[in-house]
Amino acid sequence: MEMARRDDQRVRLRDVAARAGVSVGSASQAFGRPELVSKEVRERVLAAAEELGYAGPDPTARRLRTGRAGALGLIVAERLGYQFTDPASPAFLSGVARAMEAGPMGLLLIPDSRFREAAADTVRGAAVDGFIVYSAPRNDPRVEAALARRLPVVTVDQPRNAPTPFVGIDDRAAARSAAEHLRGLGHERVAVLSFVTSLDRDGRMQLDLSVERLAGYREALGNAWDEGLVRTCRPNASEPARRATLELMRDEKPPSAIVAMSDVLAIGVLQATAELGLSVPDDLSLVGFDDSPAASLSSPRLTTVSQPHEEKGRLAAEWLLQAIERGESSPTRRRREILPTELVVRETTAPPKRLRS
Amino acid sequence: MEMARRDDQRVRLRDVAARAGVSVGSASQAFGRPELVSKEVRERVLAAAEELGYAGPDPTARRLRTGRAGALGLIVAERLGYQFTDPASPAFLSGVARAMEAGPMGLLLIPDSRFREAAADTVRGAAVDGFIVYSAPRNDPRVEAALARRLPVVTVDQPRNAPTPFVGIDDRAAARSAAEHLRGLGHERVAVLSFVTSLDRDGRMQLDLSVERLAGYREALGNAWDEGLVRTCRPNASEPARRATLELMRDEKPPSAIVAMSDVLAIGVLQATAELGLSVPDDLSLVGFDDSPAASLSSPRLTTVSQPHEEKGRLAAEWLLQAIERGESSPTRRRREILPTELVVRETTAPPKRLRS
DNA sequence: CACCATAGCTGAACCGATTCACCGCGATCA
DNA sequence: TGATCGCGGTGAATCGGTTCAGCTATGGTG
Repeated sequence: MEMARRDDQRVRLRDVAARAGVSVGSASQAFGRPELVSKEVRERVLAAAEELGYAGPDPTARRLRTGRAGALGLIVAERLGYQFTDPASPAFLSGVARAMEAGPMGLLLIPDSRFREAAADTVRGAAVDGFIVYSAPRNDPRVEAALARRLPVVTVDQPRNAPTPFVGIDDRAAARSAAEHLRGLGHERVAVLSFVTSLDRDGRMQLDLSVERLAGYREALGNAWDEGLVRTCRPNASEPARRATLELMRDEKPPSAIVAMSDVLAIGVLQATAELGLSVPDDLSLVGFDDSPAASLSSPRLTTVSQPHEEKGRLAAEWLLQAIERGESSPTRRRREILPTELVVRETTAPPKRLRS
Repeated sequence: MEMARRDDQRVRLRDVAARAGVSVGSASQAFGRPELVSKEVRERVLAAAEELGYAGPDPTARRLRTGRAGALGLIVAERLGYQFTDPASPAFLSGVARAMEAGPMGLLLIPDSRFREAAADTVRGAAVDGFIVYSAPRNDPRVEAALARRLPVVTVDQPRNAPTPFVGIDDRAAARSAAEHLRGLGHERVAVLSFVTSLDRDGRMQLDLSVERLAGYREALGNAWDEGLVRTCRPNASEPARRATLELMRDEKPPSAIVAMSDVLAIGVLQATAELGLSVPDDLSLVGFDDSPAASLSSPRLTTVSQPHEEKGRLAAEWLLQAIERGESSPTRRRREILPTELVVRETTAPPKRLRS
């Protein structure tokens, strides 16, 4: 017997309508606006759907007609594979999700890719009503693609010069507060663990965030600033920080304190000091950045700069949702919100040895 | 002068075609299959698009016609707000992302919601080519909704009885290995920190995973098992575990060891012991579950059961992608893959005091 | 020079819904 | 009883593309 290989013919609304003996129009109403049809028709339609195994109107078709995609696009910084190594992202995501709980919207993650143009294609082809750009480098083609879509866009953290509403923190001031704390304790040789701050062809920095924080550290450190004590860690993970610290501390004139651009990096520092048998904060003071969960779990507990990751997400999503609601066709209003940060002093900072009797 | 308030009329392909002086057909080809049109037409079309500010074919329309949504739906266990408190999720997500890097697909996150039916609606309305169900409770309406869509579905971890391909671990055996380790060290009073294992109306457990692990602990503990030493922590976070531990250790006959269903819970135990001035593992042994990054960062470093979160994600996404590729219209093949786990012994386990001289 | 293959373009059908102008009909009212 | 009202239902237009059968030059071949 020959297999009936035919394509199983997906059930469409018109099939359901036929079976129920009503027009497609009525069938559509039965699903989408039940109050517009009589109870009897509604039941007949639903019954017919049941019998035919019809799971409801096709989302794609519905969307074409109604003009709403029912999803937000989230352009995240790194390739997704690495994205969630930094605990800041989950917190941010939480905030976004919280703002979206109200309606039945989905969240479309758009990670970076090895092939940046391919990632930009994903953006061009994404069925969404708007984008959140989360901490993307200045020249990310995905951002351009998102802008070109003429949909509402909200930028978070980076790039700072995006022609869209913006949510972020004052990275420079936040970094300054970290370094000032160390200066205040009397440290005069302070090393810096930085993210990448690569240059594009025009010689401009691509990662505003790193640049800003670096500037903040420098401003606060004043004459304690030493270019030779700056180390770039790549990627943002504990291992590179560990290695950098090992190197720094084996120098003949090691720093008495380290400021790190993330808690993840700071954890790496702690690993290194443990290996070297150094005591924190007795032999070395340390300030992180982010106040991630790990910061209060480490021992000693990390002194760090706390920033409102979740609030960022909540605000960005809220703005975007509003813009969509209002039917804005492109990024228009240029709202800007700089959220507060706070230095959280825990157990990894103390005056340098020589100042203690 | 009256404002030209008209709706700014989005540019459509036909406008571009008109401007370029070609048919819509050709214009479409110029974007989608450039090799089919002459170089000249292609350039004219692209130029016209540029002038009109046309960002490319509307994704929704394209999809309706082509029948591919270009996205995977990921049904995640908790409300997104809480999802990422457990580091297992990021790792899983990494795996999914890695498998998806090949093509230009998006990942649509479908979190749970306060209102379960609303969440199910999101599933019904999601423009995706298939679903990954990640650790959902047995009676989650979102899962039913996903199944009803007649799209390929792959289940991870839970529900174990889903009529779809399945990726998971042997939770029972994994739990057993943790408890056996403690038994082997000589512990005879072992407390258990569990997830929720609520019952539905029929009295069946909803969370296979917790049930399985619980069973595994019990099997291995044998006569060291004491129902009175089982504590349910809700949610899966360090705080409930901390409280439970405080309570357990203040009992007149405290346990000499604790097994926890997650590292997050285990961290809570460490916090409690620190407060109480107890030493781990001298006063109390502890085994976690997951081998999350925190496990090797805590001090003392956590003994725990390691499981391949990332591999789970990779495999699930790979299978799903294949099914979509093959154009399967519903969950058919019943592949099942049980991935290996491993007990990682670090610093939180030792023989109980009385056995040491 | 007749014939045919080929490249490149056109136009219409189609994807699967939603929406809305219009209509029939029984109930209500003066 | 004739005019009016409104409920409930119909069917066609529409959303914005993709695809493909068929047509038209164009160039090559014997």
